[in-house]
Amino acid sequence: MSDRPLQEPTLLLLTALADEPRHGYGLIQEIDAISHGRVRMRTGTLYGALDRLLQQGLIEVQREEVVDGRARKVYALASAGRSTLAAETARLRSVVEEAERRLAGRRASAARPKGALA
Amino acid sequence: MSDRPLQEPTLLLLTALADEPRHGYGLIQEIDAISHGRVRMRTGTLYGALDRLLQQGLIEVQREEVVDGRARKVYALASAGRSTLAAETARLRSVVEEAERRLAGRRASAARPKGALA
DNA sequence: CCTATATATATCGGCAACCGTCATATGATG
DNA sequence: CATCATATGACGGTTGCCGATATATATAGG
Repeated sequence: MSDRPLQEPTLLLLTALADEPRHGYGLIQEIDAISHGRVRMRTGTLYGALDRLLQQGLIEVQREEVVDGRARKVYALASAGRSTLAAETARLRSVVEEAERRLAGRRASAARPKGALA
Repeated sequence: MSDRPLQEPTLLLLTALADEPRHGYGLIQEIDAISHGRVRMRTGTLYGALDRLLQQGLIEVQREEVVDGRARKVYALASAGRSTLAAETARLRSVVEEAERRLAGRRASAARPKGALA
């Protein structure tokens, strides 16, 4: 039950499952597409993350099938995964926007310390 | 020289330095403000990350000062840190937007696999 | 026939980042 | 004198990520 923020590979996994269920290898390809080729997820990361996410109840095995003699497990985003993804997305968005504001030179939302100096 | 994506605490650190230089303890407070109280950065995370970021040349020690008998080191965002933050921000923004699109039910940008099925 | 490539799942060991805790020190407040 | 806020720092444990490796089938090429 770690409340720790999702790391990027995990975030991409949930995102890749957000539109439709996919199997492991398909997730690798989808993440490649989402990230415009910048993230090539390794199987070591993938199956470790899938196990973890299954255990946390964020995803579930929708079905198992055999296509062209090759076995597949098809994973789907569970409702807990959907709300977690939504929450993480909102949180990340606010961090990203704050960073952009500061990079643009504008001082924003974050309160300045009370005993502030010159 | 790790090309690995920044994790959130690190991203928050750079963001907190993006408007003006700050000392360690001030960074903890600023991150608390940026995250609306949701992230209480621990000193163990802070000083480890500061050492790492210094070594990577993303931040630098601007000056050391003594205020009310307490020693401070004031850290500033280096230019490499500024461009790294900009790049990470842009990348994260695109992931966040893709996740939002999918959560909203619209299929988007990511290409569907060539040999796609029904 | 053999080999390489694409598809597909899975395990193992190592590393780096993060976190909780403890230690240290000063100044202000009660 | 104790406690809290300020302030820096070290240490050890946990965990997520990654590279490498193993297994297996289908297809294409030499």
